Amino acid sequence: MQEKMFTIPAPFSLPQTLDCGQAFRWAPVPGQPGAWQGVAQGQALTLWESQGEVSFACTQEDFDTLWAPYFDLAEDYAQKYAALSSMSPILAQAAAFAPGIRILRQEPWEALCSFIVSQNNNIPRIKGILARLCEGWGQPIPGAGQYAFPTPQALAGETPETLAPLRAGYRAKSLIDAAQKVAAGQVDLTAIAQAPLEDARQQLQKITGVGPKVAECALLYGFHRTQCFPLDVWMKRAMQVLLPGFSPGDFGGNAGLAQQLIFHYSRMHPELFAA
DNA sequence: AACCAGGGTGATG
DNA sequence: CATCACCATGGT
Repeated sequence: MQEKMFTIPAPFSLPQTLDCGQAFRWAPVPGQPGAWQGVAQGQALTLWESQGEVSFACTQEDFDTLWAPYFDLAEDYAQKYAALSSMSPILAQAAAFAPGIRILRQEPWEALCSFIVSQNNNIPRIKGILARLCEGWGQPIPGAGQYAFPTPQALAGETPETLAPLRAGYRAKSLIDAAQKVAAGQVDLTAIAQAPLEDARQQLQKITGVGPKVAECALLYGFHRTQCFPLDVWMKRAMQVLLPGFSPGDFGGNAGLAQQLIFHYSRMHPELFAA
């Protein structure tokens, strides 16, 4: 593993991007301020930022083929932020509060499972369940002491009883249903990636425990459908209070980023919604 | 100890 | 179509 240094175009912030609620398998490295570690695409990665630069502990090839796409580095986020900020003062405020969020290109299957687990759940516990899922059912990553996200095939034969150690509650049966339907090709993630958005939503919602919100999250974070705009309890409240009169369609291809900015801003300012 | 959590489902008005 | 109890677990 060769350590390389790459300069990432602003705006880009690791804590904002990795801990804003879009991904659940990244954590700060204890005792190393600015450093984060996690697993995606079957690979473990440590990266850190200092003095406006982000460094990746990986080879040039892995950076080019895996991590640059994952962090959506080809996209011009300065332009997206500017476009959203011009739409409303509140949106400009949310953008200024977290100017370094990027929408990660996560794997479809992992994103689907992650947001199945997220239903009626809180983020600390979501992270714990997913960590146990990977440790118990994922492939170990050589030399990293970490585990890849388990494949659909690895979960398709499980039962709620055998998944009990996850402590996922009633969501376990949804994970199993997703694994079985994906493994059998009844839900075709490759086809969904190419399908018209409305068809893609419908396909995903064939899975037990996948409704409009979970499907929207999977499509935004796992399929990079950037016009998706997941509406959870926080977002519904935030739209009412902060952006009355706006609808998701108003944001076009920047809807996903807009949603993440508003979500994060609202979570960090709960006093805005006091009774 | 209660209340709540990045909801979905199935059963009723 | 709108509402509502219920779901399993544990964080705060």
